[in-house]
Amino acid sequence: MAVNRVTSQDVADRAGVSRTTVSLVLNNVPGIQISDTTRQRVLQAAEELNYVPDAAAQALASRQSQVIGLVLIRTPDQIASDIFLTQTLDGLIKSVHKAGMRLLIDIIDPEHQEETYLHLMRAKRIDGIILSGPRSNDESLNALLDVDFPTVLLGQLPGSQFYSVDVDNRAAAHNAATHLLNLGHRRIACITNAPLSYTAANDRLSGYRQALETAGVPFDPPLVRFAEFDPESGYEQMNNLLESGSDFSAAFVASDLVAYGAIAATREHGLRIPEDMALVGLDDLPFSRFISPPLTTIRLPAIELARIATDLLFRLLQGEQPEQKQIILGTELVVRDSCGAKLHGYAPHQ
Amino acid sequence: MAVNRVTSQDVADRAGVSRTTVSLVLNNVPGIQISDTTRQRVLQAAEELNYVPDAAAQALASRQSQVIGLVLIRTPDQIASDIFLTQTLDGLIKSVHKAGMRLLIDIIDPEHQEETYLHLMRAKRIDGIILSGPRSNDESLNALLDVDFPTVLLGQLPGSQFYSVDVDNRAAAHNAATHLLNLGHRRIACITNAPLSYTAANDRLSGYRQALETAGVPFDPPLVRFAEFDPESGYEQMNNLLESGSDFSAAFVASDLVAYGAIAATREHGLRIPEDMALVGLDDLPFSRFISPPLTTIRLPAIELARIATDLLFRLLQGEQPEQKQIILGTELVVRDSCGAKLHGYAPHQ
DNA sequence: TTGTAAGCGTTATCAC
DNA sequence: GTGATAACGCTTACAA
Repeated sequence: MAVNRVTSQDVADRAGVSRTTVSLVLNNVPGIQISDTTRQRVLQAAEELNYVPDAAAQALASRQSQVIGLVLIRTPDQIASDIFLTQTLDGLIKSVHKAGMRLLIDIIDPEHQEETYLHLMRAKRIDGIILSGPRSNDESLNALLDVDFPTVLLGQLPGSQFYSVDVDNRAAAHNAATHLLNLGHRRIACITNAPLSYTAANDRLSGYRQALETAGVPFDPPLVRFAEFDPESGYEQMNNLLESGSDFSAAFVASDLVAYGAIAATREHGLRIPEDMALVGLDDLPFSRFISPPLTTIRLPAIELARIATDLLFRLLQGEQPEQKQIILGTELVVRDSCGAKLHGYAPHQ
Repeated sequence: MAVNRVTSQDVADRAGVSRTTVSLVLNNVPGIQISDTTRQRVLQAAEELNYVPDAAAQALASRQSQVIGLVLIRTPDQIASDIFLTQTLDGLIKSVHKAGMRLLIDIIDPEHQEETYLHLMRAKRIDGIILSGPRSNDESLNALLDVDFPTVLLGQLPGSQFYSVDVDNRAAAHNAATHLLNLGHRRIACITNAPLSYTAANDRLSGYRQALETAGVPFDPPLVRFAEFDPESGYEQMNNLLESGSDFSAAFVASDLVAYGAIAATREHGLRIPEDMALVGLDDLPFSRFISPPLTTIRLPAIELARIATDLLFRLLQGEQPEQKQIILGTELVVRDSCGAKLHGYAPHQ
């Protein structure tokens, strides 16, 4: 592999200066005076030689890898259909690039190898970490806190000292349920997005309960089912619900993906949405307005979430210590056709 | 940040040996003789100190970063709803981990900064690259070839010397169209997944044409429309088709995602699928069996694709030069309800 | 304003 | 079998 091994020495030689000067110029070190002519000479030499500093050498000397780690804690099955991830990724990479950094991505199974991200840190492979889907039973997390490693959680860990960015799950669910209540529904089923050990799932369920309470509608446990992220589980739980003999006229499904499955189940039971049952989801995935019927749901600001998380991380990397440790983003009800509110045609520009 | 800065020297001290020995033991250097007792001592010392080698130092000295780059060439809009990506990611990370390596991910806009991945290579930040969505007008690619940088394309670049792994797009489309032809359809519209400058789109269109030809059905250009990856474009193109006055009883939509939009358009025109129009997609996204109607489509082996690509890359990294440069994976027709072939109920285990 | 020289924490090449 | 010692290519005091 005949790589053109251009080093800073080569640049220095060509520009007729020392390596130091090259480094100073190229890194644009502030508070240093370099004559404009040498600066130009160096820049030009680097340009001509197509010089790119060796990342490893740079990292070793500067103690900064210029890489941030995105660690996703999920089971493999969850990944494959996780669109929320692609949206996050999009936002993340843009911000990271803007800061001249790179993104290392890692997926770790919650069951095993929780240590993985500590390894990344200890090897100094990453300067900071964005952790998505943190679990409270993850002991390794403390190690991050102990050494004060720049960390931002995507999601929440109630009571922890971590910086975190999340969506207001409780309000989102409250909003969804309230929409159904406002339409006159009183028997409203709920299918969670995940088991309650996930804070997001728990919060969504309690948002739903709160909404019922506020409206003076009694909470009826048999009307609640627990899905597990994917449409399949939504399909099963809705079937289960329909076959349980419980009586309900609407359902709040705490994840669009799960809702897709639930809708399929409903259809198979010969029920029409929204005529026979109103349904509202949560996420507003890019396809949710194309399915049948176009899904009324709660929009989560995925890209903004990612942007804010990276911005926060960069501040940490620069040594700042922002006051606010937890950032909670608002959500928004998107009314489409699955509750019967808006039956007249599909709105492509919504 | 009080990081426990454990170096190999510390391990050496504790084990009462030299750094060299530590390196030899920890890296399990083959063909070297080390007494079992010292080996144990070193291992134990490392364990006790929680020693993790510094990635930068290791990379600098060994000239290997142990990181492979996944570079996605797409526009930002394409990313957000790209489920195929999540599936790929899943497969990729598993393989990469198995090899004890890491994954650096990068998205680059085809319009700009095509040089980005060269930068990664020149900075020696990555040992090899998996390039998804290569474009033939990308000059930078040659630089990879020139220096013989370990590269595997996810997708194809006809006539190039790159190693590549792809799905048999032509056969997939041929298969889809043939299914419709077998059901008796003769006027079959086609909405591509993307503009024809994308080889995949081009291949899919020509698979469709071929199928028609084989069946003795004339190819009718007005029946073809070009979408751009997302449901939105599918919606528009199907509208366009329906309003063009062209006569057709079936449609082959070369991407499930695009098909979702096309179905929405059809629905709005008061047409039922499959009763009024048969439709077959291509991709078999995880939701395609939950939408209404469950979509007949062609399954693409996303995870296997990723697995094979990484395996191939690892062979390149080890200096092998596999004979076969282009690997093409087969696809499979998945019959569901959108062509009317199987109207009796939904099959969750399909 | 620029150059000298000492790290950074490994791996790799030799001797012993 | 094991240990000095020299790279690896850069940053950064400290001098000049």
